[in-house]
Amino acid sequence: MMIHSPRGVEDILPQKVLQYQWIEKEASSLFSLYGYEEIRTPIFEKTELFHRSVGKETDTGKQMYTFLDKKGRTLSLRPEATASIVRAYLEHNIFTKSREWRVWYAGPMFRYERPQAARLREFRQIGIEVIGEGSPYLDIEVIEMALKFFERIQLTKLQIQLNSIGCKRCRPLYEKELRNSLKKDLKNLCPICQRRYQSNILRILDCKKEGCQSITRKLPPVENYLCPDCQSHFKKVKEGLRELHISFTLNPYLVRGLDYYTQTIFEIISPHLGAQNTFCAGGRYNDLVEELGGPPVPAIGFSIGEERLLLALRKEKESSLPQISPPVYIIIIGEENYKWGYKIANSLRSKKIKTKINFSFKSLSSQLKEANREKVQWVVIIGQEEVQKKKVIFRNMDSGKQWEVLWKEIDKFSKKIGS
RNA sequence: GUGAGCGUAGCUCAGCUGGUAGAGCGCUGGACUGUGGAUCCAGUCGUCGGGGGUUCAAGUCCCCUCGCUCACCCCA
Repeated sequence: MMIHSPRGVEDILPQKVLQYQWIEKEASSLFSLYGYEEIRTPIFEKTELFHRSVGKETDTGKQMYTFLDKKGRTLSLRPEATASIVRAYLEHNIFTKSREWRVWYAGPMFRYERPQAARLREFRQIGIEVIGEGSPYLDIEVIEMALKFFERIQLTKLQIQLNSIGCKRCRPLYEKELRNSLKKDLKNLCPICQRRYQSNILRILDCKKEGCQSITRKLPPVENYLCPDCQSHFKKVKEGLRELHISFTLNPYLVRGLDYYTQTIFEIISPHLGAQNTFCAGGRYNDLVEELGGPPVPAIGFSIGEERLLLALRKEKESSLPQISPPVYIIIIGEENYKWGYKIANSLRSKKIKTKINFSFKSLSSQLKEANREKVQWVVIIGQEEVQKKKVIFRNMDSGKQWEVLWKEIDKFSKKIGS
């Protein structure tokens, strides 16, 4: 029986590797313009770290790949990067060296979930975190930077959903209000929401079921319950975005899944993605650093699902994604001439021209067929006659035109190929 | 974790109410022995996802299992 890759994980074949490299490179160059440096944290951490950050009872907490190492330590593959980055921030005492820390990352994350469209067990995220600054103007800059990134890679169809879920002072008041208002309608909510009423009451707000929505739409929005600080923070964020002509949708029912969020939260969604339409999400987490044993400093971040982003990009404009460029293809007729092919290949490579030799020594016809199948543009033909006359044939596969080129003039001719 | 749909050739799929597998594309070769893509000809193509059961007979019916896909839950 053939061994298959495990469920929910997949190979990224060369054509797609190129696409991942491209978006990561674009992210790197843009984020560095905003003062972010790259950080690389471990793929696994002590399970406890995620329990304390993501929340033990959230599904993300339950969906971790957790295992024991040989010494019996409980470790988990990271389900997201924020916890690791805060851990690193504290472990290296960054707060004693600088007031604000800006980092970006890209890499694989793992969650044990049932795979579906745009959702895998191993998936990649690109993200940023800023620790140490609580200004609403930073929130604006962070959102603006995310949009600039999507603009750079030419993703145009997207929508920003924005909300504020308050802080540890005002959110409990709102949750209490929800609990009171929903009490009488509890039996009319779907079974899942009845469970949420106990576990995570905010999540009832973004239930997709009609029945639940007709009840929740009558509830007062969070905004009414924000404390003065959170209210003024949110107001500045909204005004700042408008000043930058960034259009966003205020969504009072937007709630994030991870426990640690406070104040500003946002999601960016794409119409191309089906049920899993959020490809970028983030927000403030002003209490997390302190909860993980550090000083009470605010923070903000977002992350982008690379698979989802690429999926949306492919739907939108496949042609704007980078393609593998075909090599110049060297066909040698007759095994005895192989060393001349080798010599010519290396002289092209020294000019930075990608070159591949066909070592099959099959008939010219079948080697041309192979070249055609690989969609190459230029073929070099070397046979007995060429070796004797110290020349080669360059054949353009699109036009069918051929040039006889002397060996000493190959460098000159190679400029034609480069263009 | 829940639900639905689907697993037949390398790929896309056909195979009616059971009678021991087919098409197109691809691939290889030839027509064209040093010139690819078009056309024609020939050839290659299968443990019918796996296991068990019913039956004289199972790709087809039943059960189990694995996998894929989508949705729910949740999330990037």
